[in-house]
Amino acid sequence: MLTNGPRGTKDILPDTVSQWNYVENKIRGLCRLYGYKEIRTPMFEHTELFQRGIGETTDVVEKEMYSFLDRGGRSITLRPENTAAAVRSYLQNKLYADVAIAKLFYIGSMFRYDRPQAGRQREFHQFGVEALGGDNPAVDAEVIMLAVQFLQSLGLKELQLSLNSVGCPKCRPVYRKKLQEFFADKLDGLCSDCQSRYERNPMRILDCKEESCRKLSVGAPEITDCLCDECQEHFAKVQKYLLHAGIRFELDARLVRGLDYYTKTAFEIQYAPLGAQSAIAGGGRYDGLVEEIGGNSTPAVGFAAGLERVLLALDKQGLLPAQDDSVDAFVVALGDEAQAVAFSLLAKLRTAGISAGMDFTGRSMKAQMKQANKANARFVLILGEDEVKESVVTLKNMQTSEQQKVAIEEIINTLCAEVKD
RNA sequence: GUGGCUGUGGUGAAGUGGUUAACACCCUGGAUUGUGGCUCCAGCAUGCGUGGGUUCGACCCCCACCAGUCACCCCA
Repeated sequence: MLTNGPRGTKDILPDTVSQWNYVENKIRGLCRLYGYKEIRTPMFEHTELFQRGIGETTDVVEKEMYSFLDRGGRSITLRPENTAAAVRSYLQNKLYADVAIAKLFYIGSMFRYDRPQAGRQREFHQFGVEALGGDNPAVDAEVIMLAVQFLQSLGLKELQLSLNSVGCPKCRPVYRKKLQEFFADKLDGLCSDCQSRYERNPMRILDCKEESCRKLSVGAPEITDCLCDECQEHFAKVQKYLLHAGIRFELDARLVRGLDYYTKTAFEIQYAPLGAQSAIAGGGRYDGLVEEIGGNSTPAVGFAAGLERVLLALDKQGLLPAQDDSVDAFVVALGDEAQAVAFSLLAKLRTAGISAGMDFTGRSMKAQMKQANKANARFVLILGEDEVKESVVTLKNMQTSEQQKVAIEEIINTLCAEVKD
């Protein structure tokens, strides 16, 4: 149907835009505090960037990308996330030349061909942060703190921060092998999904919700027991920094991020009341990504938060600010002559910084008054034939219903004074 | 991609195989032809997601599709 937007998309209507602005303003303020600079990358990139960056075998790349050939025969993909694109931009624009650690943030639409449900859309919005060029665990901690403070500053409670380390190219293969050994004799009992995971990504078996798989995975080796010295030390320091900062977290050895590029630190923030789509933010370290995309080996950390989910959570908690949609003044005019005078008055009001409106449909005075009331006008300026003759305006205070006549050349000053207090 | 539930006007919704599709809100107009918020009155779906089918006849039955929703999956 012509009058239906594509599946999984949502219009953000005037009455909710203020909520988005509220959240986005919080984001910009917070990022300024932390020294992260906004970056805006294109909504689409070469398909290959995501294939290489996110990983060929991930669900996102395998079945969720909006890809198409453009008229020049290039394969283009609507960005399903922004990390790979931020890294591409970092390399293309040589942002590494400016500072030791490039600290970037973004807000924007992402696209994933998924089945829509509560908190999941095909076009959705993320706020994310990337710190490129720092291998210090303090950077991990800073990024996590930013994510936590973002949600807390909006007033959200009942947040749960889960933390894990997924190792690095040195220790992950060791762990992988151990896991496969552990599950080798249990394969028959695993669900079909997990049987294929056994070869491709055995760590995901730990994540399975199937009762039988959960039972079988009890006692499985944990990644944190297999970390190499470097990863171990890094992980310990991240925890230490968080503890020092008073950030509460839970270690979750089963936390596995969905995208291939993660190394070492992985974290996720959940807001349980959201139900099935309770992950509000997630991220971690991705030391291999920059090199994968063609740059020099560069350590990096980041996270992304789903703004629809943040809004959903805020709404659930009644934390969304009411929008102020009042107008300072509404001009009511009766008759053609008055209309003309009213219109020029309207212009003067606005020039003076007084928000003002009037009716353009030639309705009765009663109707115009109703309209003024609905528009939440603080004052109504009435211009009828009498007023025009006398060069005055009837000024009515809608709160108190008091009204007085004011000379037309005085009206701006009078209103300015009134509106200020 | 899989499964459950749902789909009536701008909104929330009632409804029965058979003439005019309740009710409420919103909106519009009116109640001494220059005054809002309260009250009263009136108007506001030739159509019941779309397309087929069953039937003498379907909004109510069947099928498909589309959409919404919840869950799986995955993730933000």
